[in-house]
Amino acid sequence: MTNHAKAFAALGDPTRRIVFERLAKRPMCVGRLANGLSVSRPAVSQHLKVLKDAGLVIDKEEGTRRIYRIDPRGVEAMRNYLDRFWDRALAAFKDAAEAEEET
Amino acid sequence: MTNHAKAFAALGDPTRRIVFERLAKRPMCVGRLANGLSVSRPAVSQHLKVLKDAGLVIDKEEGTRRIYRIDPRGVEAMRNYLDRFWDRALAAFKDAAEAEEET
DNA sequence: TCTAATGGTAAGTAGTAACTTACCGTTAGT
DNA sequence: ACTAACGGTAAGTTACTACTTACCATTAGA
Repeated sequence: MTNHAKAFAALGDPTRRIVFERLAKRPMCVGRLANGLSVSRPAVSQHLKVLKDAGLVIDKEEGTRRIYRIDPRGVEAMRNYLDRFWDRALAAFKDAAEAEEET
Repeated sequence: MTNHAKAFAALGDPTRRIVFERLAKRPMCVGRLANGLSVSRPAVSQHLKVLKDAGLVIDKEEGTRRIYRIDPRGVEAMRNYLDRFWDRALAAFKDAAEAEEET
């Protein structure tokens, strides 16, 4: 499984997207992340593992706390992936338009 | 469920991503899409429905055929969503770096 | 009008994924 | 050293989703 494949699957889950968006606002430890979410702390840990494996977040130990933050490189990789298809899609649209004219 | 939420969930599935990537190369009818894929034609139809509902593809009837193509607007919407978090993540990184210096 | 081609939908199944509670290891402070 | 805080992991359950076959509606051509 390539990395951006994992990334799309990771952001496909609503709860995980909320975690991701909260981390986008500010880096946070797991307990604080779990507060305000409707799921348990272990669930958050599991989601963080998936996000980390997808290259979307990184973590840093600080005493007993573990601070998670977004990894911009993961986000950029997804952006680049989408860019490829955006370009292709635009080209296809252009071809279709030209074919239409030839009719 | 917002639209980009559906989009991420849609591209999270490997088979659906293959369908999406094949459509990126060229617009195609359902039967041709199903050829060369390891899943049945009805499965492809179901995937196309999900992709369409997510705003990632559009279809056009041509006789008995139904031609699917990528919708660049859907791709652009995802790109924009990611851009927001990319900016935020970079800002957070900058803040963290500055806080590090103050230590 | 009959037939073949195309593809969407219904119903059922099997595998996976998201969640829970319970448990354990590690670090900080007293 | 003992205790509390923090968080990762294991085990089990439930819900969902991707897939299959079977069926049906629509269109094109003979």
